[in-house]
Amino acid sequence: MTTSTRRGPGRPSLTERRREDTRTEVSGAAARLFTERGYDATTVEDIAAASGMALRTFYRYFRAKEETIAPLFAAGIRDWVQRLAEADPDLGLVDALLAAYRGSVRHSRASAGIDDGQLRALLRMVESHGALRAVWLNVYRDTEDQLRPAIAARCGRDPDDLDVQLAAGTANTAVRIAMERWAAGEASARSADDAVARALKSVATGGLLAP
Amino acid sequence: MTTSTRRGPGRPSLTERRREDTRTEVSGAAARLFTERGYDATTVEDIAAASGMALRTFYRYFRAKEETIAPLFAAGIRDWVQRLAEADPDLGLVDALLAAYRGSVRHSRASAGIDDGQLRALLRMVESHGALRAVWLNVYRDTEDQLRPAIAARCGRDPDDLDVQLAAGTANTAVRIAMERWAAGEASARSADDAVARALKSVATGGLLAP
DNA sequence: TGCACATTTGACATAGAGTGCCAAAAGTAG
DNA sequence: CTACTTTTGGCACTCTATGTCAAATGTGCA
Repeated sequence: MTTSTRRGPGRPSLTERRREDTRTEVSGAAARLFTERGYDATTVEDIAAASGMALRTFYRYFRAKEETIAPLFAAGIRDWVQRLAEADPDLGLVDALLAAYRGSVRHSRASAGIDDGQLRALLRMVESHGALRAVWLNVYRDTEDQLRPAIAARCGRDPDDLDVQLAAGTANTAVRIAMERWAAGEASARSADDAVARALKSVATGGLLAP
Repeated sequence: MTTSTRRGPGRPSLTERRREDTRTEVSGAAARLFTERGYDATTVEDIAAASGMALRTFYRYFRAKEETIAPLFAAGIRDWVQRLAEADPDLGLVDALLAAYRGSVRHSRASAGIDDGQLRALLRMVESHGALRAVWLNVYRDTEDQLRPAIAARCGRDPDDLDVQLAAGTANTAVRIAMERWAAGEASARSADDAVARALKSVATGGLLAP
């Protein structure tokens, strides 16, 4: 099955990239339908039709209706984690987290084909729809596990170390909360970066929990 | 509809308490079935039958199949939050969180009719079943919001303050991670208290994130 | 006790979610 | 063009979840 196209070592194969593209397209279509006519009023058949595929095929790309929006939520975050791994090793953990985040936001969200306005609209739906909220939380829970190896490497610790896990959890939570506040706030709010930066700095000192 | 029975000001009415009891019973039956024959192999009809009620009645107590286990997860946590509100105001935030947690664990889990072994078994199922994991995360996300007023009052801040929200989020995350580690670890692990205490103390100083 | 009332429960019908199965279609290698 | 693999679509089916309405149950009051 190996194509003659040259591909880097970690680079995904052609078919895998096609698959990702399809997922991204379906995500966009689903998000549009959800925000236009509501989550419940949108059936999986609608999404499949809007994506030009049969119902059965839809379920070969997504396990469930809610999961269509997961790639939209995950887009920026995945990139964040990857950039953290590649960040300057001399940087402190918080600075590295922050630098990685700043670098990722613009680049990655654009490539996922979703703008800030749409993301906000989606995040506001999340509040009221249990299934969507679950996806949102799940994406962050997954991120937590992905952050661990990166943090462990940077601090010279084991990924299973409690402190590593907690650092991943708290940094992750800070970002999530910043995003939730950004989504809930008025349109006047600046890009999410600022909120994330403030939140990360706060948890780094223990914030209100500090002795 | 008011009964002649005297009831305290905040005390729930008789029918409300009956309702809670029923929910607890159904939760227990569901948890038993899930761990015995697996989550997917258990239909809602099975749960309803085991609880001695019709299918339609089940859905008047729980919105969805997964939610049957939410009360089991929430039992200890709710009590934790309440005890925090009642804790000695002179205590530091972390100490108060800790004291409240210690006080709640034994008392509350017993009243929910679930022991540590069952809770562990359930938590291990959570790893592999998206729907259950969603419930687990949701319970903690709810806790986050419930913690906020209590923390705000203790620190003399607004519940919408970013630092309050972050403190709630990080403390909450610490507890969740401690519980997850406790569930994943060997049976030899001591009660969850120790794990929670260590985790809370770590995040209070910023842990690995500390500058 | 018995009657009028509200609330709870159960049975039925139905739409939508999600999956197994197999055949048609499309892409690939030779 | 042919043989082969992968992807897609159609069909049937189970289960989840909800609206509707009637029967059962409980409650207040005479």
